[in-house]
This record gives sequence, C-alpha cells and structure tokens, in this order.
Amino acid sequence: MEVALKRAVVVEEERRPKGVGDEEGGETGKFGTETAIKDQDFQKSPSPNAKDSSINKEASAANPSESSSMHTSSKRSCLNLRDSITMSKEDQLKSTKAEMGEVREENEKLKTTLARIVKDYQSLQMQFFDIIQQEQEKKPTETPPVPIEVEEPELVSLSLGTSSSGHKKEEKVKTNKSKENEQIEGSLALGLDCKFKGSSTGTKEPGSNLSLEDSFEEPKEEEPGEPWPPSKVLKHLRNGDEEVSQQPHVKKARVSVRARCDAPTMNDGCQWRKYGQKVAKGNPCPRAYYRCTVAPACPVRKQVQRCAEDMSILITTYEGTHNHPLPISATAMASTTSAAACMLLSGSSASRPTIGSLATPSAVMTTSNANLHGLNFSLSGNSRPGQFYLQNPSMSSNPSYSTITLDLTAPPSSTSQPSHLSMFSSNFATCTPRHSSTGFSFSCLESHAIPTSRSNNYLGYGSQPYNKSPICSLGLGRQPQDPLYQSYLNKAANPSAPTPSQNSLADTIAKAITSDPSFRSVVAAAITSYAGAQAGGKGTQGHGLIWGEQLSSAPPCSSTATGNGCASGYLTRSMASSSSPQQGNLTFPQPSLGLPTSKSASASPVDNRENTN
DNA sequence: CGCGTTTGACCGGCGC
DNA sequence: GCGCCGGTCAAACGCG
Repeated sequence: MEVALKRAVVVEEERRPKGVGDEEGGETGKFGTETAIKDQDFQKSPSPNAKDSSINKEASAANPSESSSMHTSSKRSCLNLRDSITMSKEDQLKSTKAEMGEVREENEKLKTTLARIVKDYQSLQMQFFDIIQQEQEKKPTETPPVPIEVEEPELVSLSLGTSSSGHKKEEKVKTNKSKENEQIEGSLALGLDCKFKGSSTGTKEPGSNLSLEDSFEEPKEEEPGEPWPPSKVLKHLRNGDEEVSQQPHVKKARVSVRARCDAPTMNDGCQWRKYGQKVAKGNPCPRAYYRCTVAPACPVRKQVQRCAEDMSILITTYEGTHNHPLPISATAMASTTSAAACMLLSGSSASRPTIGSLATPSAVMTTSNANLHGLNFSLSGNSRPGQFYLQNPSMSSNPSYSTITLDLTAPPSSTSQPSHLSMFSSNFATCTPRHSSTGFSFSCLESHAIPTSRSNNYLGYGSQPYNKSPICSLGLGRQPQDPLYQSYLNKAANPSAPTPSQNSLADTIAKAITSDPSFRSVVAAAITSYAGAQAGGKGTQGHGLIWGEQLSSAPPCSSTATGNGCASGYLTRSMASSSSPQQGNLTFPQPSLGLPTSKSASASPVDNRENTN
C-alpha cells in the first residue's frame, strides 16, 4: 500500500516541474486528474514534496518581513531560519532521493513480475486458442452456442470451469490442465471482455455457455461490430436465417451505476448521443437513452435516469461493450462496468452450491452485495431470484438482462456503513480485507455533494473544485470513515512500518486469485486498466503495455481490447498496490479521467456534448 | 449546413 | 386479443 503511495509521489516528482505542485486545480486542464491525485497524495502523506512546499511557503512568507524595515538582529534570525530551512531541505532531499531509489528498485521488480505475468497470459491465451481451434475443427458444423437458449432463466453461468456442480470437490486435486484452463478463462475474461463463446471454454456442459452481451466476438458470422439489439435479433430471427449464429436468449449483462450527481449525465469519457427519452413508469424523471458515438457501430448504450427517491442520485445503466478503442478517459468506466458485468456473470457461475470454501468475491456476491473497494455491488437478475437483489427497485430489470448495480451513493457524512456494505465487508474481509475499504465514488464537480472525493486522498478523481463543467466524473476514493482506511492512513504516515498483515493479505489475495477465475479476471482487468492508463497517459506505449491487446486473446476482439477488457482497474487498485506487481512503473491515474474540463484534450468533446444534455 | 437533441410514433414483449 | 410498458426510430427543431 505504501508502495503505491510512494510510487505516486515519486511519479509526481518525476513528472511535474517543481513549483507547480502547490497549485490546486489552478490549471484544471490536461492534468487536472493528475493534479487531483497529486494533491490528495500530498494532503495525506507526509511526502517530502509537501514538506518542501510548506517550507517554501514559510520562506516566502518570511520574505515580506525581510523587505520591510527589519532590524539587523531580526535579519540574522531570519538568515538562521533560512539556513535551518536549507539544511532540513537538504535532508529531505536526501531522504527523498533514497526513497526514490528504493521505489525505483521496487518498480523494477514489479516490472519484471508484470512482464512475467503478461508472458504467462499470452502463453495461456495461445493455449486457449489452440483449444478453440481444435474444438472447432472437431465439430465445425455443430450448432454454436445458440443452444444456450436459456429457457430456464436460472441457468446463468459462465464456462469458467467452476460450473459443474460436481467439479468443486475435485478442485483440490485439479490437474495442471484444469488449472491452465482456469487461467485461460481468466485471461479470456480479460480479453474477451467477459464474453465466452460456448464451445470455447473447453467445458462441455450444456447451459454453461453464456455470452455476456452483444456478440461481437463473432464478427465472422455477423456484421462486424454490430450486435443486434434484442428486438432486431428477434426480427432477424423471424426472417428465418442465421438462427444458428444468433444468441437471442442469451442474457445481457447491464451495469447500473448509482451516483450522486447534479449534472444531467455523468462524464464517463465516452461520446454519447441521445436517441430517445421516455418517462418510465414509477419514476417521474424521464429516462434518457444514449448511444455510444465513438464508433458508428458501437453497440453500447446507456440509460440515464434520476432516482425517484433521491433526485440527486443519477442512475446510469450501461449495456453492451464497446467494439472500439476507448478514449483514455473512458476506460475507467468501461473497465469498471465490464468488470462488474464480468463479476455478475462469474458470480452466477460461482453461485453453485459447490463453490469452493474460499470466500471469493464472486461467491460472496451470490449471497450479498459485494463491496469491492467500496463498490457496492448488488446484483439483480430476475433469473436468479433469491440470489441477487436489485438495490434500486425503481430500476426494473428486464428478464433478459442481468443487472449489476454499482451503488456509489454512500452517504458522504455518515459514520456508519450501509447495511449491505458492512454485510459484504464481513464476508469479504476474510479474503481481501482492504478491498472493502476503498471507496469508489462518483463525484459531481459542480455540486459538493460528495465531500469524500476531496477529503480522501487516495484516488480521488473528479474533484476539481475550479472546474465549471457540470458533469459528474468518475472518481475513486476512500471512505474517510472507514476504519481500514484509517489504518491505511496511519500506514501511509508511517510507511516504514510494514504490518504483518500485508504478507498474509498478499497470500490471501493470491489464494483468492488462484481459486476464483472471475476474481482473477478482475485482477487482470486491473492490470489492463492500469496499463491502458499509462499508455495513454504518457502518450507512449512503453513497456509494451497495451494490455488490452496483449491480454485480449481473441483476434476478432482485438478492436475491443484497449481499456475494454473485463477490466476493473479501479476496482482493484488498492489490492494491486498491496499485492500485485502490475503497477510496475505505471503512473498512477488515468489522465483526464472523467475530467470534464473544456481544456481536456481527451474528454472535452464528450464533456461538452454531455453538458448540453 | 451539419450535427445533436427533442418528441411523438411505432414496435415488440409481456401480463392479464 | 388487448393494453401496458420499455425501447427505438425518425422527422422536426435548435444551435453554432
């Protein structure tokens, strides 16, 4: 954890010219996000830079008195003060440099590990596609996944290798092959954006195939990149051809994000075009329908509606997966929603009663809301009554959809967690104690309804106080009231005191990762998100970290790769910093993430558009 | 004039 | 079969 903090500080040190650091949102343009993060880092951690700046402030504050009619003695004392300041400054510099050296070494290690992970993923993906090809050669004329016809709504499961009810008992004696398959599936989730082709997973259970959403993973059979909305699919089916290639009854995963936001829409970095508006029953607020216009054939749609109970809550429901590279600023939301959708479906897979003993996230999610990094996942699926529940009853879910709700509307000033949140924490903390402590918040830039993003300095995107754009942006932050977070703060203040729990945490996480494919996919997604952030943020693709492409396995899906994999960098960031090497040399945040500034190069068109909505 | 939004009409699914 | 409802379409409209 403190490693991440150090790294962030170091990175900022490296990236920013000195003297700029004191500005808080003075320039909320290109580097607004970075500034926000940096500021937060500096607020919380006793970083040398912060001290330097404070020292500078002291010194500069002393200057006016010096220029005035000052006596000699006072001048001397002032000079002494200067000397002492200089001395302490040098000490600070030395310690900082030493720290930087350590961090660099650590970064190198992390890079190495990262590269190894990438390599592993690639090799596994290669194996995976070999398997796919072999199977396709075996049964080229067999009916494709359509048989998935989920007549029984409960039959929502992924071919993650955890599906068969009889398999779990054998998990402990898994062969290497099965482990490989599992890993492959994890990478599949990463690369295919949680879409699993029926015959591709190597498991041959009927009904275990579920394509998450629009099936542009099969561009060869369909119009490339143009998945069909359900109605059109049905229309098409009625026309009588290509039934085989369609998956009309496959559930789509929808990710609903509840966030407090005064702005008409949340800025998720994507370009959206409104194509309809409807007043839905039960909610006086109209529901707006948006299409992604980044690519003409992008199937992603979103619905935006205000919560009837609390008009300050904006409910944004995403559906589909982008079939194009995303703007950097959009990868966060895409990653998050993808990961959430992935977890939704993988959770359904893991919901089998024979789930392993380890309380993996997906397993927990089957019985309660999952709070991953403070993300309050509540799964709704008409198909699985009793397993998930819809957190927001005003958002009715279509039977053909499974919806996962990310509730980011935690009361900003409350000292107690919502019941579902703590409920999850109690379950999940055994696995990843820190995960539940990372707030994942959307903050509205204009409204000050969410003080958390400002007060928590862990990763608070979107709190640009000087930003005038009334758009909510994606933010990640911690709940200040969270005790775990407080402990983290303490650690950050005392970075040289590693706690024994860190190792055990890493072990636990490792166990969780290795035991749960979905969780692994999310972790891998984090890597993707990070890498994408870095690649875009620095304008380079250094270290070959186009993870979405590297990790995405399916050539047909290559267009969906960047930042679009089943990624949840923000879901797993905290974990990544504590246990996984993926951060490597990565600069921390995604630049201009959800920054609705008109100066923002990457997000401004979107923002402007969304502003007008 | 082009682009995006608005808004009424239309369509299909679903329940009764 | 009918009506309700959610979702989409597309012409009209507004804006820069």
